[in-house]
Amino acid sequence: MSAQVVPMQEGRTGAMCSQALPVADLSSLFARRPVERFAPGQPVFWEGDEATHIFEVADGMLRALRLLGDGRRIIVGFLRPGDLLGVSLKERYLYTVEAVSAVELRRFPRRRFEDEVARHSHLQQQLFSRLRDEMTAAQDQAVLLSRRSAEEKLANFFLMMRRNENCTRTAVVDLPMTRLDIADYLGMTIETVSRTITKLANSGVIAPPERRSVTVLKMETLRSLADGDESEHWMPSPMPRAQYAFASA
Amino acid sequence: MSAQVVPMQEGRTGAMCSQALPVADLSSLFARRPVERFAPGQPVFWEGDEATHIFEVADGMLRALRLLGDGRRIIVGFLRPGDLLGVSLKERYLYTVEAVSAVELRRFPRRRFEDEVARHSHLQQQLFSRLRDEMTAAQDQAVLLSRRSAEEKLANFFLMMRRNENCTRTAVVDLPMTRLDIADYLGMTIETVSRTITKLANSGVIAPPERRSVTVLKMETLRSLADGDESEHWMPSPMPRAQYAFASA
DNA sequence: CGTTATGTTGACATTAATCAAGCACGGTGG
DNA sequence: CCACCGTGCTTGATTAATGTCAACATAACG
Repeated sequence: MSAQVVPMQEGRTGAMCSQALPVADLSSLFARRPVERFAPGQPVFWEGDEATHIFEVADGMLRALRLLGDGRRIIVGFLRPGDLLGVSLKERYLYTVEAVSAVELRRFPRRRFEDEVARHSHLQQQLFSRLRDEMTAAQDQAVLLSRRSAEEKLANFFLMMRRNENCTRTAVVDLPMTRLDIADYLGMTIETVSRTITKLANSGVIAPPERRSVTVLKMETLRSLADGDESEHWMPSPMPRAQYAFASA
Repeated sequence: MSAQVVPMQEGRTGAMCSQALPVADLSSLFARRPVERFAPGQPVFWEGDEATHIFEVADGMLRALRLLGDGRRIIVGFLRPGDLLGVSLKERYLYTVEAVSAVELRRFPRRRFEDEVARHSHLQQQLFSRLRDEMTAAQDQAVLLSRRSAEEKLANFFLMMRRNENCTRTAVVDLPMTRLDIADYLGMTIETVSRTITKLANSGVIAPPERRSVTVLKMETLRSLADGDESEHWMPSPMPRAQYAFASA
């Protein structure tokens, strides 16, 4: 996910500042903004567009993608409610964003956003946190892409999508995106995606393929297929941290 | 590169603050710190270690990597002089960092670093910029990894390494890292890396393979092999930007 | 109810991984 | 100075995986 998986951190309108509003967190900046609706497939902005606004996803799912010269499409992330779009604060958007499902967004002018953030140090903290998470997500995608087998990639993808489910730790993983989206995210073809899903179904790890979701039957098997996974399991870090002295000075 | 390609922005000790030093930019925080030397292969810190320090690379090259459960190694970036290590400001380092060549670093305590940055808004700006660049780099790697052929990956890798050369726009690209490092960065095997280099040499795009560098003979051919490339060429963005109205509200 | 999107499946081609030697450079010690 | 050894790199033969091309099935849409 190029998306920040950070959930909403809703409301909590705490301190109140002068002419500024009661901006408790980044989300509250968007709270009063009108909702804009986007139909599936509809673009929100394009890579290279002047970055005039920051968006917050209120509902639905979007894809962030980059197009290569020869027409290939690379999906660099999926965005979910609570995520911010265009947060990287460059002059131009880094990628194109399109609605996957029906989407509701709120937008905020980038300049004002920057001003607000500069004014309030707690917002700055939150923005750092977002950027940091977005960065981690981008790196996680890189790790995912360098996994060898199609099976491994898909197993990881399912776990990833499940993790984002709003707390619901059910076995049913929502997949609002098409197979082509999945393929372009994992760096493979639709055929291989399809075949691999069938294979996982045949081996009983998941239920027979549905169009827009996957039901995991053997979670542990799926986890072991996802295999050499690392992230998120690392809460304690019981590293040896031994003799390897830091070098001279 | 998980590295920020941002060059040094050296010295420039401008304004002077009270008990704080004349902190003109992030780099100047490190200026008075002693240099620490690391031999090739030596680790600086491990993924999961408590992030006690931020480092600035003064000289040499390092690799940032993550290890998967089954022992596979994924290099998420190479770091060069001027880059910062551990800038993501999490409680724990996100990846292991090891010296590739002989390296000189300066370290700065993370807490103090955060304090300094929080105190000076221009430092904050710079830190945002760094994070942003690091994020872009992580995304670029994802794009690189999802490229189909080995040839395409390597062509891009060479161009990438060349871009980082300190202004020297020569045809000789420095490669301080081993083939294994390259393989683990591009998500392929050493054999394929080796074979592909040989192939590029046979077709006259590069000179016969040297151990620690590549001489590009036909830059334009290399560029076309790198193909669907996007980033860095996009200065103007002459997008049509037409009828696609943003949706209702 | 036909038409288009999307998804599945099959046969085949191509690429890169794997297994296995062999080569070349750099360092060490005789 | 040279023989020796180890590491890193190259090359070859073979295999396994995924991409490609093509047909078909199914769901979605007007």
